Amino acid sequence: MTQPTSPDTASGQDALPRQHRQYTIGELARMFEVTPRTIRFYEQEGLLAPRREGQKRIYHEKDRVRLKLTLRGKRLGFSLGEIREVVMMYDAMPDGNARQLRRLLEILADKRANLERQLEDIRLMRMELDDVDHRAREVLRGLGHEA
Amino acid sequence: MTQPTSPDTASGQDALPRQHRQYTIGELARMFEVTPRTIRFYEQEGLLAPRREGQKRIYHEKDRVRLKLTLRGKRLGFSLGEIREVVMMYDAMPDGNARQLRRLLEILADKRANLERQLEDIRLMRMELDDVDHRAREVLRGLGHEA
DNA sequence: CAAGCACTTTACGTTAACGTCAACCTCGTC
DNA sequence: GACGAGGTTGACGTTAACGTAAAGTGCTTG
Repeated sequence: MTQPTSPDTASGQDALPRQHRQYTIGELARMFEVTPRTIRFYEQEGLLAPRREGQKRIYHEKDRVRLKLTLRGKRLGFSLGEIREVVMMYDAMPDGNARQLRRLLEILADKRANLERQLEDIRLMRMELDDVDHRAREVLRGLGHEA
Repeated sequence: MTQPTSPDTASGQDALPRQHRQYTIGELARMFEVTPRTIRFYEQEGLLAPRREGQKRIYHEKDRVRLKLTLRGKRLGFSLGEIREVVMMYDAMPDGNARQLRRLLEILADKRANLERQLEDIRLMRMELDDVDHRAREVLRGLGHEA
């Protein structure tokens, strides 16, 4: 029974301080319903940087959050490259120079514009779906009455 | 000056009844800022079925709308296959049997669920962006005051 | 009539984002 | 000490969604 542990509630068996909770790659994978391969790939792409214990990768809260953000970005159609842009600049922020920061702000504005367009797209798409739905139901009603 | 013609307002030079307006592949391409190759590809994938005049493809309103819906679907992260599912079933609706119609309703519900999750994702993503934005601005302010 | 432009088909190339082995370590445990 | 359940690194395969180049058709314009 390899059922996915909710990525937000899960904290092991005993109530750990959650800040110090550690995860193996398999645990994370189950939590988010992705494969370990995917997680390793994200690391290779510079989106994650787990610590090592010997060979094994050890993930902490920060890594979990990053993965969560990454997957959310993906669901919204961002490429891993785009996601990395934001995530990495975010980390480099504290000691970032002004040029980098302004560049970050640009990127953010860009993403936001993207989101706004998606909102509108969703609105329109919903209407289309409603429309098709209505028609389909009517045709179904028609079928019911005949023959 | 190959500037994109707005895909919604454009109706040629003289006010055509718009319902009978015809388009070449290049016109459509410019309207939606895609390449002809893309449009041909969509046809090959069963998303468009323009009439032919000799060799050349002739597109009408219906085709334009389909393309519009297709691109919107894409911006929302749907695959061409998913888009085709809905679009083709929509066309097959009038004489569709009950089983097909119920299947269509399922698919629609599915897509809608997808959209709802995206809405939530957008909400969350917005907050993240706002957060990063704030921090970046603060760091910038800091830089301004020193040195 | 040659040139240019927009269109056509065919076919191979490319990129992103993983999947899928294979071959290997390293535990706890029976 | 064999074994199974996890983990590891290559390395090659795959799919979607086009890009790109080659070679040809058809109009109309200098």
